[in-house]
Amino acid sequence: MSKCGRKKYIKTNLRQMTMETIESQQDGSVTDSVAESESAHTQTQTGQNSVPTLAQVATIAETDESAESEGVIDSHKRREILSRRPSYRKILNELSSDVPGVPKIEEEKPEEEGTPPNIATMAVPTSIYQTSTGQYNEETELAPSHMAAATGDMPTYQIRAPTTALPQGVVMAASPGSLHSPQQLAEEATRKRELRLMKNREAAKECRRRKKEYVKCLESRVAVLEVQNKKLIEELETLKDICSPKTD
DNA sequence: TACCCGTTGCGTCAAATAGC
DNA sequence: GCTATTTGACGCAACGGGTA
Repeated sequence: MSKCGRKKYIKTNLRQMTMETIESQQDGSVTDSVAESESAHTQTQTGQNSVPTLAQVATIAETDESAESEGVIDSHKRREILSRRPSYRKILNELSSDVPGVPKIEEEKPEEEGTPPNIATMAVPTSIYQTSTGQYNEETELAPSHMAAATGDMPTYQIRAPTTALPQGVVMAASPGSLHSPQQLAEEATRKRELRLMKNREAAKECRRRKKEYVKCLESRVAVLEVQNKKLIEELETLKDICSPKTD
């Protein structure tokens, strides 16, 4: 695996591993799933977006191995097993409803709503830069939310949409009825493509931001749980000492 | 100093999902 | 059913740290 591929592999599986952990926690079962999931994830690198169960993973792994050896990929079969994972926002919000103290990822709000009075805008300046395709992007502005995680003091961030819906140079497309020549049609297609690329560019940025926030949230939750775990262990030791007096 | 390696972020495509 | 949105995957560039 290339270094780039390995990095992506790790990133890709982070959420999947976390989801399995969350699921197992919600089931009330304590699983030592790290080794299992690691091996499972290694085998589920099929490029599909999924949260398969371990049993499914095993099936997939078998399928993949046999498929590789035979050179046949039964994509339909795999798609029956694999389904797309819910979005980061959804996962985090579900997590927050189950676990108090886990901040929700804020929904994107229209500009006119403005900044809530008790939210100080973070010093992330709005900047416009030109992309490789010659288009202009406007950096989003982040503002830390006051609803920090109750347990981890981790700030959440609200995303604010750029002040302009369309960047400079992007002209709204004319109605199809007003187009005449093939050249105009081509221009229209180009405009549509550029608009689509621009939207997707922004969406990708937003998606990455949510992903980072999601990872941060998980990390803070890990820290909190580690502290809780440590405290419980200490408490257990104390109780042990009390209940079993020394015999010397 | 040049080179290598790992990390990070970006733009884009494609596919899945959400929403109407 | 169609369109918009979301996100995994890929390739690329930039950057920093380590090393010969």
